[in-house]
Amino acid sequence: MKNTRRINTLATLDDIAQRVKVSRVTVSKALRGHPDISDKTARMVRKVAEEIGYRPNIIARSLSARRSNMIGLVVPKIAHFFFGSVIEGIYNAAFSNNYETILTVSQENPERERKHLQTLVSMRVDGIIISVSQGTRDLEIFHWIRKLGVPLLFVDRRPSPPPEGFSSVFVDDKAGAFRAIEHAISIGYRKIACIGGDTRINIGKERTAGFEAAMKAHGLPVEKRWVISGGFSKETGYDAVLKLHGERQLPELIFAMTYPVALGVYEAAKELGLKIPQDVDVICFGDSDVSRVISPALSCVRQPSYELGTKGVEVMLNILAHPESTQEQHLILPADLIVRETCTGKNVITATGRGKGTGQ
Amino acid sequence: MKNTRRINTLATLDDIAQRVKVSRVTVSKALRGHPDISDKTARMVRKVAEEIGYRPNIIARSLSARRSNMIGLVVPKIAHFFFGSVIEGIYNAAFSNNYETILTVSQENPERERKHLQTLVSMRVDGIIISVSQGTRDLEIFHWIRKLGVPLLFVDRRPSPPPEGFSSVFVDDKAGAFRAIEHAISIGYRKIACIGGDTRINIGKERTAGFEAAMKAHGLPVEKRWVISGGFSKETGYDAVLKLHGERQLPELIFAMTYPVALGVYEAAKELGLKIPQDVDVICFGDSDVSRVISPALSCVRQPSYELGTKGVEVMLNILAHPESTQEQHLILPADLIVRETCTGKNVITATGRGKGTGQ
DNA sequence: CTGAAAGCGCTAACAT
DNA sequence: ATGTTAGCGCTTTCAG
Repeated sequence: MKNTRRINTLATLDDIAQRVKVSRVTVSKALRGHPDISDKTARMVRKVAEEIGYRPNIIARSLSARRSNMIGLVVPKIAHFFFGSVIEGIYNAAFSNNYETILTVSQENPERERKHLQTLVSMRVDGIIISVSQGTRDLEIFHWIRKLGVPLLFVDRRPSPPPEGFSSVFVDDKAGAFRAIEHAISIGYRKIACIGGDTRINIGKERTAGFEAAMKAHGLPVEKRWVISGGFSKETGYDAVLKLHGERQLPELIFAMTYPVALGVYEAAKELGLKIPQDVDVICFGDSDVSRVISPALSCVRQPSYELGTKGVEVMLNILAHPESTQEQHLILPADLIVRETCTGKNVITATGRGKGTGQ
Repeated sequence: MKNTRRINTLATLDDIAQRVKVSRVTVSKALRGHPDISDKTARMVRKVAEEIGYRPNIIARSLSARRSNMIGLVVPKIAHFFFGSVIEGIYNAAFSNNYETILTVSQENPERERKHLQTLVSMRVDGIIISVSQGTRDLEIFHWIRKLGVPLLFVDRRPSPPPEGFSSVFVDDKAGAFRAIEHAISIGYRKIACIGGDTRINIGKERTAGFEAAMKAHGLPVEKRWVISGGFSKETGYDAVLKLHGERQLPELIFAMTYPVALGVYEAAKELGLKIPQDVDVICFGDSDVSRVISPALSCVRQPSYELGTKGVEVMLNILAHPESTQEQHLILPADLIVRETCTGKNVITATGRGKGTGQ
């Protein structure tokens, strides 16, 4: 007998074994529904387990079984509709597949992101799903993880160019941006700015590329002063509008790289007394639960955020099920355009000779 | 020598021990900065550990040390500004105290909440922080947890009446609600509705109590038809407005139990073509990052959500530091009133004889 | 200062 | 069908 100086009241297999007068192994098997065990013993074991409130020690189980049934997650932000939704998706999908999700938040801080990745490895999670911070440049940690053989999957954000050997799930950023801008152009916008988004992160790069492609496709110049890269958060949008306004260089329409960037635009506009959409109009990549309620209701490219999460887990489970395969998998989800009260062409003055386009 | 059929490339203490030609124990001590070990050996060990990319196996460490340095967290929702912020607070405070946070989300589902609590116990987290779902009634699981001796702390939401033996951190809901309603009355509102919130959860009970106390304190009747309890989410607000409108019973002001409830009110109003604040005005308990941007900008009782998280961890660490003490600790944080564009008294018609109050 | 021994609670392999 | 043996990788005595 071990287990004399117990630290807490949590029952162990031995406690049950003693009572039922079988071995620890029998109990373990019985509890997991192993076919070896007779119905009678199994029932007895389950009954006693229930009685004494037995809960398996997952720590011990993980150590012994060399798998933790945990999926590690690293996201840049959490108080943020998009990530909240992705996390929810991951969370639910993992849960219904008997996986626990270990959430970590980098706060857009690459250093902290690295530490989290190390911690997740330390915890021996079975796989890692990550959406990188906007400042992630150093890819060494990813190479290390690949060398260790820990499955890692990028959702939405990944470094550009991405480290090799990892699968990913993201939306068709370029096509989404293209559609939005093309729509804007079709209803008369000409002076369009593209704000936010570092091009060393895929989403910044692709969305900007989509913007530029649409402009070029319609013979419009891409003005340097109207392509203001930067972060993905509110501050970026806010600062950009202040800058453009100060320089008296306001475009007709701002294409915001993310929903928070658009929020920043709204805030700056409110502060400066600029009317949306009359003085400056906005459309953004990414939806939110309040887009319909803010005024004017924000038009956007809607990302299937929840699906991004569930699909991510799906791909991860797939990888986990085929440990030998080294094949990368890349899932690209489409993004819809949702036009609400911004970017409807109403602020575009036909007198300037630009005229309203054909609409939808 | 053990460790022959290694499953992955993750280095262990033995790997380092072999190379440095010391024992596993020495390596373990060296890595943790135990004073036993000589500088020379320690340096050598650290060097090799670094070289081969050693990461401690936290699972094994937890099992052996009988503590996991993990704090379990259960929240009802995640794509929600308030909880996002609380989680961020908990997360950061835990992180800087060397604790990992294990997040679980009940989705306002008591059954799922129960499972999560069991899982967290199974994972042998050192402590649990929970904000209960709106439907949590069965307190048996809490009794079980208390019996096990696992420290558990309520943040914000807890059952009412609460199970005994647990500490908590929450805001002064009653006083906050009281202030909001008193302010509203002072600037002329009389017909005030109180929407959302089950009274079997503390926040619903206290906020409603604050509302009623303020009404009574100013000699106003609490109309049954204007106290619509229910959930804490958008749907509750939406449905309530539809109902009141259908019955032609719109009050002058709606006191929304939570920020999502207020959002629901906005959505319903938009759909019904009701103007806020002219047709019906709103104030709510709980702020959000978009309250200033929605139109009209929403006035509210601001909860210190981030602090709720950090204080929660503080209290938890305190409990963890004194395992013998069975003393409950209850921390109550104050809530501010923030008046923006709603609930400013502008829609209150003085002709009805009610007149504008003295303001602040 | 260093290491041998024991064990955390569980599972997998191999008897019986 | 049940039990025995041998770890998982680490930490904690406790003896050198």
